Amino acid sequence: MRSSIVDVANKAGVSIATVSRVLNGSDKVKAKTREKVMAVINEMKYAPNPAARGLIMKKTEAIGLLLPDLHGEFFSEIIRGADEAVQQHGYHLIVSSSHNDPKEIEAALRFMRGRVDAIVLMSPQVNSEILLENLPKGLPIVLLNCRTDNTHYDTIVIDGFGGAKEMTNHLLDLGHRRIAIITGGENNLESEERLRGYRTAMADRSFTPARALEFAGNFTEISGYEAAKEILKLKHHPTAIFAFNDSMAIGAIKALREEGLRIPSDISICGFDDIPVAKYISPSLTSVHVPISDLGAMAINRVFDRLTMRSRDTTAHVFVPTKLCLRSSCKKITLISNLEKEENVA
Amino acid sequence: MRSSIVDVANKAGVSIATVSRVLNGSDKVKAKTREKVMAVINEMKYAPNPAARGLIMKKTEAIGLLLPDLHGEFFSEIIRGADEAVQQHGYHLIVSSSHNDPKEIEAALRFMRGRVDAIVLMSPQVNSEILLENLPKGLPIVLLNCRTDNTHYDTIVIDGFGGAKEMTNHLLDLGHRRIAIITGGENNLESEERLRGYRTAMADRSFTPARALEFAGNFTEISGYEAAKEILKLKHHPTAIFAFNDSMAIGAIKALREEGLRIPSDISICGFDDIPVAKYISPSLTSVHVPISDLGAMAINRVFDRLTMRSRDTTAHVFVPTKLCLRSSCKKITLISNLEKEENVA
DNA sequence: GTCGCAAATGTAAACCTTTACATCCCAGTG
DNA sequence: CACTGGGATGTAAAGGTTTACATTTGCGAC
Repeated sequence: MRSSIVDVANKAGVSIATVSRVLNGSDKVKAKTREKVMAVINEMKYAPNPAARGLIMKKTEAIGLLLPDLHGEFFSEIIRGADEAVQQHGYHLIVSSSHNDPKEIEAALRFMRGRVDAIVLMSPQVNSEILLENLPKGLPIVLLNCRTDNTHYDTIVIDGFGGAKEMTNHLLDLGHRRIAIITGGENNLESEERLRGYRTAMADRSFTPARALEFAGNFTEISGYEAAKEILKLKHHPTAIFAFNDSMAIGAIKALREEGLRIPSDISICGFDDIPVAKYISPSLTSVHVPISDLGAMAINRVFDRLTMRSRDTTAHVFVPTKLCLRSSCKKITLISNLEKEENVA
Repeated sequence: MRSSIVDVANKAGVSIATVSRVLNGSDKVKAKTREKVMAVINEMKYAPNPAARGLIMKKTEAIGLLLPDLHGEFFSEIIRGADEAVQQHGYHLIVSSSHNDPKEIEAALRFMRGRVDAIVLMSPQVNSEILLENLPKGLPIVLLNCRTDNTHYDTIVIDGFGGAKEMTNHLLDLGHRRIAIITGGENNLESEERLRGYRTAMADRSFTPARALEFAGNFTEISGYEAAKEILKLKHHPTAIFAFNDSMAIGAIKALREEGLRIPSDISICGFDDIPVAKYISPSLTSVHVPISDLGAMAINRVFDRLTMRSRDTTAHVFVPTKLCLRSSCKKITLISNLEKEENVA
């Protein structure tokens, strides 16, 4: 049986109020009394019950982080950034994954209600209406890459559109015209934004992006691998593949290699996110840099801004820019390849 | 102001006890009453306050997971496995990282006390005495890859010794004699076990492992990269490099490539852990397979065994076997190279 | 119509804190 | 000496739930 504040008070010969005051620092307690109480606390190894404290203080010192998935380095980096930020405030993280399942999101949110002081939610797939219904009221909430025009919550969104557009332009600059893409699947905000960026870049240069060159993945290595195998079944291979994240690019590279293609001499490939491993694989992967761990940290810091009332009533909507990160997986191609342009447009 | 059980009771025209009974299923409540109460609950979106519940039930439905670090896919997989297992029981995860710092471990453990029903602790670096002092009493605790002979806690330990020995033997079988290793640093249980395995395998075949071929890393890509650069400064290059985890192997590969070496024709390399990305990089990485996510799941399941009293008083000490996973980053070498054997021994 | 019994429901204590308010004590003042 | 005021400490309520125990209800049997 764990000892309670009453035991400490008895043993120290004071009231529980005094013990509480000693515990919470501040209040005026005579130095001598304080020492006596502290001695007993240390002796008994007493630690206040967080549930009781939470009950009356309505404060848990924990922050909920709900992610769509836990596969791969992307989410791992988000967690790492969030954990570091949270530790600086003496807080802790309750992590959960939703697998993009509304039921699981609801369950996690229900669980977190009352257990956390704020929630950071990343849910690029499930649409906002379902989300908004289940979001606990009265808690600071930061939406990470969520599909919503609701300005009632703080939001942080990666500029997937701009990043993909920039990458596509880069590929076009290198002379590529037949550019296959591997998307993250339908209904996924991140994927859709990147798709929009790709199509816009193509259209801006008067190339009609061919639907036949758009392949669906789901952001996992294996899906990139499989998509690449499909791509290679095309009669005319594309000269470049733009995978909508690095994991899929890595999977695709494996598939390409298995078919005997050399990268980038036979085919160029690039990814998105710039996960840490991207610069280490070979060829090092050209990607769109996203400050992944910063994203986690930003969300947490935003939460603390709220918590400390520094920004009580203003919601912030941060748009995180990306940066093209050129490495060695893409190569400039010759005019001969450019002749394929017409086919693509057709 | 969040609604409480009292509000529900009033609105439904019943007592709080009845509401509580409806909430907790079981007890005998007339079907009609139950429906009425449920209707109000749904209407008000009422959810019980976990602090109050935890206070009286002494149960939090959360499990603490304290890891040494959050960098890289290894820990990410541990979390994923743990999260999946925990979700199956309707529980949730409180994740924290210690950076192998006793102060941080203590802080995290203090935080978790009263907030979790059990703790899974991975701490290959900090020695057990410090740990044991801070471990909350009366809570099921599973030690993951911790250095301890204390049989009072459940433990799960990867067979780093066996895995490294097997890998070393494999390299020897391929004809390698000058085998450089990249360790995970001093004082790290995982690294030490793998080192022991390597040395034992060498000694068993009557090769004296040369200290000059042992390079220190810290399990990160960059440290593998740097270690490999050092290795290449050797007058006689080793014919194989055994990195003590895959991240370092990946870093090392980059360094080797930068120096113009081809893998595996010029030099063989292998890792340890078999993180998901290992099979996708090129050349696909020969590694020692560790069921990483299973490790997380095993720890959690063990915790639940404890929690459900199924194994109240017996501690379990699980030794997780590893499995050699051969891919294309290592190659058989010719007898010519074998002539180097003497040098190595010397 | 009354009684008895079981099922359904209600009451209140307990869990452990924090904190507003009450009390006590003592020094300083008139 | 009586009184004031303020610092130190104590008392008790509140926070939201679960549950042992108490009470009510409903119904069949006599």
